[in-house]
Amino acid sequence: MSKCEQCIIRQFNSLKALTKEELLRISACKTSRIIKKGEVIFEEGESLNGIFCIKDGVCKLTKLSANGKDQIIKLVEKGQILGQRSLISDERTNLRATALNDMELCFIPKAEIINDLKKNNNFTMDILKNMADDLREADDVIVNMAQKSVRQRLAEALLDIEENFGTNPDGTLSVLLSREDFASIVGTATESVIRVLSQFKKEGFISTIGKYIKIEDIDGLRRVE
Amino acid sequence: MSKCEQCIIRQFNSLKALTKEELLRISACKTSRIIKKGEVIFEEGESLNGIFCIKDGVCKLTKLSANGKDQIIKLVEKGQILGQRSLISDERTNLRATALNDMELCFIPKAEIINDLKKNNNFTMDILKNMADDLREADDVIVNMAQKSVRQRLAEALLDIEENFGTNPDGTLSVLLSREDFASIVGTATESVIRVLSQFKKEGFISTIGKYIKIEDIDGLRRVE
DNA sequence: ATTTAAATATGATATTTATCATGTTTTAGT
DNA sequence: ACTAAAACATGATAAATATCATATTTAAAT
Repeated sequence: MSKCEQCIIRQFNSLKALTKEELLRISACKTSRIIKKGEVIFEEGESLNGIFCIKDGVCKLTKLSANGKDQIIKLVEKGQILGQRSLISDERTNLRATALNDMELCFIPKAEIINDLKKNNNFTMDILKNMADDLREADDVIVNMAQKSVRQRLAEALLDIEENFGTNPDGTLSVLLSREDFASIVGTATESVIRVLSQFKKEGFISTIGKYIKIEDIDGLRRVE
Repeated sequence: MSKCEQCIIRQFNSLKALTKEELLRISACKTSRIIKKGEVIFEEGESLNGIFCIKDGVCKLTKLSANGKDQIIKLVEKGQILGQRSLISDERTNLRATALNDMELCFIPKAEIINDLKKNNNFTMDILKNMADDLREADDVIVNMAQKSVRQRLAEALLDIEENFGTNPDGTLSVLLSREDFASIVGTATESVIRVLSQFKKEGFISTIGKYIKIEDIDGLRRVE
């Protein structure tokens, strides 16, 4: 089992604020998990009792709507932490996490890290800062959902994914999503996504290589009305 | 000027976690403001440099969309705190706050309270808990915006307002919102709100007394599809 | 390699919602 | 009390999006 104090991943999340002693303690009790693409990491309504540090891979956080459709709230990748809210209150998660590709996760039990939250102010402040950022992002999503067209939302989703998750060597978006996933991000029907993507292709904004999408005209996508 | 340590309002927010000494210090440097209905408390993009404790009244937090329309992200009432995020990072607010009725606010400069955030863990944890709750609520709003019809969203908005802000003695919703405000909560055109409210009236879900709305059939509204 | 299932694609149509036009009512200011 | 402005209301129509039907392509499993 690898050691937290030597793990480079923690530099990308709040665990960087922990001291060497704290890391050693956590390292001793953490467990590692391999998750295959498509597998569920945790279900909506589950008690997490700890946090997951994503060592590798990307997952989607979804919430089931009353109409039976999943809504993707956020994509989370390598370096980030899942389940921070379980540290703060005893409530259950309000989201389901599903792997979008093969993943490697470390699980740190709540009991081991909750004291750090109470004693290490740097750690707490970093968690707080992350939550504040998440909240700001959520506000933006609400406005977009409420005020923008499907076409605009899909254009922005493509731009966001390129910006936040990068591209493969051939320029295609490195996170592979199905049309249904896109529909679940944008909040529309799968057919609508397919139609708009076809339009974007005709308009020269994107191209496709197999299932992969490549952005060909960033400014064009940005100007989509 | 009234004293924080004697103010009952703080029991409803994170300031309840402060010690007597901390409260005395804050009391000495806080300033009080009266805001008239319709006035802006702070603008999107402003540096707050402190937090507002709402002593009386209700305000709306809005974000301007690219299409020029305001989106109401949240309604905030007596007892709650505005601008918590300004304590955490130096970034500017992403929202505008506008009074929905006459308000009384206390402003506490960031410089005075930032140390409490670093030293008083109860205070920090309470802020953290509030943010976690806000985030959970934001997730719900995203799903509703993405997956539900205008009719459903408006029904839920009415139910939420009754639940969170209560009613006047005659049973009407105590927070008075214009049709435009409702449109800005639901994310639709003002005319659509007017039409749906008329339908709700015909269906016996609501009645109106002047500009005030009274919910007549909670279960009916809950069942709206 | 072949079969089967899943994902993608497209057309036809229905439904929802926005927009524009116009009229009425309410509110605010003098 | 009177006038102007704002808010509310409703109809007609256009635009956006969902739904249903049905191919076609791609991926997965034996």
